[in-house]
Amino acid sequence: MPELPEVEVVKRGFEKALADRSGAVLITRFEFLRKDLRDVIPVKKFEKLQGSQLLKIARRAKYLIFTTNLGEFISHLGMTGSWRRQSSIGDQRPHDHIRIHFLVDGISESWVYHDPRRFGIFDFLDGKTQAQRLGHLGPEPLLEQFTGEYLWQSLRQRSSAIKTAIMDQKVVVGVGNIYASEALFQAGIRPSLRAQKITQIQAQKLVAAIKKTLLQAIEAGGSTISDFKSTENQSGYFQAQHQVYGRAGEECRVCGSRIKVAVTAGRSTFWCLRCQR
DNA sequence: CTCCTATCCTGCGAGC
DNA sequence: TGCTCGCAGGATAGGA
Repeated sequence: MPELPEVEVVKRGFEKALADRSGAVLITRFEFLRKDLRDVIPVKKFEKLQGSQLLKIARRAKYLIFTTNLGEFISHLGMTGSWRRQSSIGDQRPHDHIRIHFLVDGISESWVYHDPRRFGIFDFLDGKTQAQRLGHLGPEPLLEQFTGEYLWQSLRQRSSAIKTAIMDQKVVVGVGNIYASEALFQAGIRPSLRAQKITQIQAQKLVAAIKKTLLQAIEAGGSTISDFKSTENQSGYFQAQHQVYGRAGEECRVCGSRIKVAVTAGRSTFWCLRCQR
């Protein structure tokens, strides 16, 4: 479930629960039920953070960044990761891998990381991992620096399909497989168009479409998974608002022709032949 | 450089 | 109903 909008919603949920507090939020303990996610969790390094004070929760690309007075750590949800507040002692499910114990205004609470496929990342953030994990990332799509001019410039040498290009984290972060298709539909651009062939006008339209699509999804995500206790609730906007993603063979909501699907660079791509040129 | 494929892992729905 | 197959929202290494 996690593309940028979902990660942003999770971040806001964490903020609401943990950051907007009058008193201090302390991390009392990390509990690793298993440490082999996509990479092995450096359990030892996390010992240093026990007893630290949580200062800030941020998002960079699809990473959550937790800042404490004793160091930083990151969480990436991969394909199937999610965080929830542990509701009771017995609240444990298969594929719960990490538990963080907090002391919030003197009251203890725990947050649980759940991830069936274990493509997620949980890592201590020092100079080395910072460079490794975050060093190569392109601009945030929702910031002003992500402009049509920037996109056009950075795609001038690219022979790959435009859809593949905007999913490249070096070009722009946070655009995953769903919103790539959705944004291209919004912009009226065929996904298979060679990236270097887009015009400046098209680049501008595409940038606007990416921003709009992501913002809309954040809003919808916020309303459907605001408590984010379970991942099941996320189906709300998922199906309801998509114009093309997952709608192969169905009618285009704009022109009525059949939505196409094809595989590009190993990922399913959805588009409308008539609306996208 | 850039591009494409395979790969990590489990769950689920389609189709038989 | 029960089984198998293919596919799933990410990201990277490695070969071409």
